[in-house]
Amino acid sequence: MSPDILPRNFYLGPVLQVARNLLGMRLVHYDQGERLAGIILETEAYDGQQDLACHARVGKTRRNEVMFGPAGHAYIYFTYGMHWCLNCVTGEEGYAAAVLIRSILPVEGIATIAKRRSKVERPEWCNGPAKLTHALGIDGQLNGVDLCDINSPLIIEKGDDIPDQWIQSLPRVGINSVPEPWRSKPWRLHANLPPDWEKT
DNA sequence: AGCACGATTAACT
DNA sequence: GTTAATCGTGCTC
Repeated sequence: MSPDILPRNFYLGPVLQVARNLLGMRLVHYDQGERLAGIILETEAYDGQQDLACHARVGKTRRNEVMFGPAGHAYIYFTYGMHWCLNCVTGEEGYAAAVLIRSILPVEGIATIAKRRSKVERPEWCNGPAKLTHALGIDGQLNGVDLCDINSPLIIEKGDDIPDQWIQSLPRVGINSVPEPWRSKPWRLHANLPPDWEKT
């Protein structure tokens, strides 16, 4: 039993609301039997085919088909010839929306994460979408896995609530060629934890 | 078949 | 601030 796994209905709301509620939750990868985990600190919302920054803008393809499926699954894509990025599918089946996980605070499996990210200092271990997937050993083999399944190697558990006061809304990153209004939508959510925030 | 580019990162001037 | 790394994807020919 792992009653802390977020249920599917957590992912059913509007994608921006899910992106907000994911802040403070715990991303967990069971990597060859070891628990690697981090607290989610930054997310971005991508809202369906009309959102010209969303991979679903071109319609359903082999690459993005998971986004068109049921909520609570992982959409993991390959980019720039070398990086993997992790998303959580949201909303009703057939509506292609997802939340990109952009930053986590590592809390479990620190030794393994440190080894994988030894080229950079600790604050930069997991402060980017491709940094955290590399740190946690997440890649395309996990594309489509059910984040709500007790037996899944990749899950998200309930964490601590983060007050609105600690959260900034900012424009999304890396979409400079996308037309307005999509380019400037403040759909990147960043949590600033106080220095004395408890780790576990 | 060929092409331009990407929801990025790390290293370098 | 600038740029190389490195290849799948979607589009054009």
